[in-house]
Amino acid sequence: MKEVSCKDCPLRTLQLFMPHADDDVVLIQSLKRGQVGLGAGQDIIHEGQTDAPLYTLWSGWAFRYKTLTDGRRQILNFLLPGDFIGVQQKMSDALSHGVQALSDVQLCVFSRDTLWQLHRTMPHMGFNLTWLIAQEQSLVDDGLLSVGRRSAEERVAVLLILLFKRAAAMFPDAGAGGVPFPLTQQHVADALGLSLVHTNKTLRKLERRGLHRIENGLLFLKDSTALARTAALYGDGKPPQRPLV
Amino acid sequence: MKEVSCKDCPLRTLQLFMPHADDDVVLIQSLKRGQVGLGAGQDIIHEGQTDAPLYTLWSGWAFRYKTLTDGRRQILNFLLPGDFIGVQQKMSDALSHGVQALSDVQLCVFSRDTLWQLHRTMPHMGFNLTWLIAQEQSLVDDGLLSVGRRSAEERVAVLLILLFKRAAAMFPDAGAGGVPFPLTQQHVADALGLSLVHTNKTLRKLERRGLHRIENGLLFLKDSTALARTAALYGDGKPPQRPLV
DNA sequence: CGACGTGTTGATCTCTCTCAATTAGAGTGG
DNA sequence: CCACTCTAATTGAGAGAGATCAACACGTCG
Repeated sequence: MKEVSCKDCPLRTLQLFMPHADDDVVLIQSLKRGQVGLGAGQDIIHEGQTDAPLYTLWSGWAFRYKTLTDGRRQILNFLLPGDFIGVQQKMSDALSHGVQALSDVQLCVFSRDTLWQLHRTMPHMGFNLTWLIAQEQSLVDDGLLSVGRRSAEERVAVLLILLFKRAAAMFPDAGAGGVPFPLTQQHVADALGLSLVHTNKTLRKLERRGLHRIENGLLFLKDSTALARTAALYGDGKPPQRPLV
Repeated sequence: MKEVSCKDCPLRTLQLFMPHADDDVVLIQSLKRGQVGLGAGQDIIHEGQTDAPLYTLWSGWAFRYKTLTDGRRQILNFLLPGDFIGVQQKMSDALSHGVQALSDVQLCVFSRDTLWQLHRTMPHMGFNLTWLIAQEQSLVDDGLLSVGRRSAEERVAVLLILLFKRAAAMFPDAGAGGVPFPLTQQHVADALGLSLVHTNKTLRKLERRGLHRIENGLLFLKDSTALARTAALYGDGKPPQRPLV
């Protein structure tokens, strides 16, 4: 994958992201140190790593997770293009969670003090950063609500709806109503706090009921109103336009 | 409760908080709009509220929560003195969670654009703010790990240890090894994603086993090593020194 | 071809929930 | 001072959602 200049970053064309002043883009570009690619399943940052750089995800999917010593794993949230990786780590000594590539990914690498430079030289960018972190926290909040208080069926429905919306915003040109869905059932289980077997049974139940279909790594919501009904949703789930870096 | 000037804020004397330059304190003071007190159980911010000001908690306990339409409630995390209330709301249109006073509380009220002023005029304060939000997220991450992957016994043990540590840092002069513990079992249940009844039974089991004791609103860890063993803890759980506002 | 990862399904087990009832303390009004 | 009410804690019994165990199907890949 050849280097892409921030000015020409294809992400900027998406409706999802706020437009930027040219100055901002130049600054971001100046802080960028390079670009790396990783394969699906590889760790971008290990749990407890102390010296990780700052990344942004610019293509592919990833997820943040924690594992207990006996191997039980909880996925905290999923990351899509435009998301930061490793902000939390810059803030304290060690990162208390790992980040793993879900699909093949491309990452932009930033220098260690990028966060501080951003705050110092362009306060509104620092402000955006705060916004982004708050936004990510809101996703984790939702996850906690699901895992703590929703039934298995509701959890699965909520996850499908949420990921569909995020993916649809990221791939507006997705044809025939299907969006990329690179998760295995193990990922779903680990995100929802369920066992693999029960996740499978729940997924099949919803599918047999005609609510959705997953095929060839694509997710189709066949009856999104029925899905929303079984989801016991919270708000309207519509995400506001967000800043990109 | 009479007004307290930021310069004389008793929180600043705590080991827990980083020392501040005088300039910073003056700025904070200039942004402060007043002070209010609320009784235990009252909502500081309602779910979905759009016009809430920004608060900091300066005495007492509070918690962030979400409820589903049918009344199921999930507590996201607990707030102690020094914590922000309502940052997430400033960032998007509506706050997707509520904040409720757990004990009687005193709050400092800040103007709407405080966050931006902080970023604009004192970048390092904005940076601190980012740090604080990232820190709070880390707490929610831990909660999600607990609720998703730990047994009831483990969850209770983890919560007791965590709250004990936070409270102990806040009340370093607590006598005889007990720290304030204003939670009812309903709060514990809602934080851990358990039913009230099962929370009670688990709590009693640990107590009968001699791991802890809760009495008159005070929490004692009688055997913290055994407690840590049953907790399936993640890291050492030691929090770094943090910025105050 | 065999090994492996992923998905699928059935049978059992168990942790946690729900329902129900009791106790204790704090407050309130007569 | 005493009934009355309310909230929080407690305990037992039965029910159920989800976990665990075990097999098998299917595709990919060396």
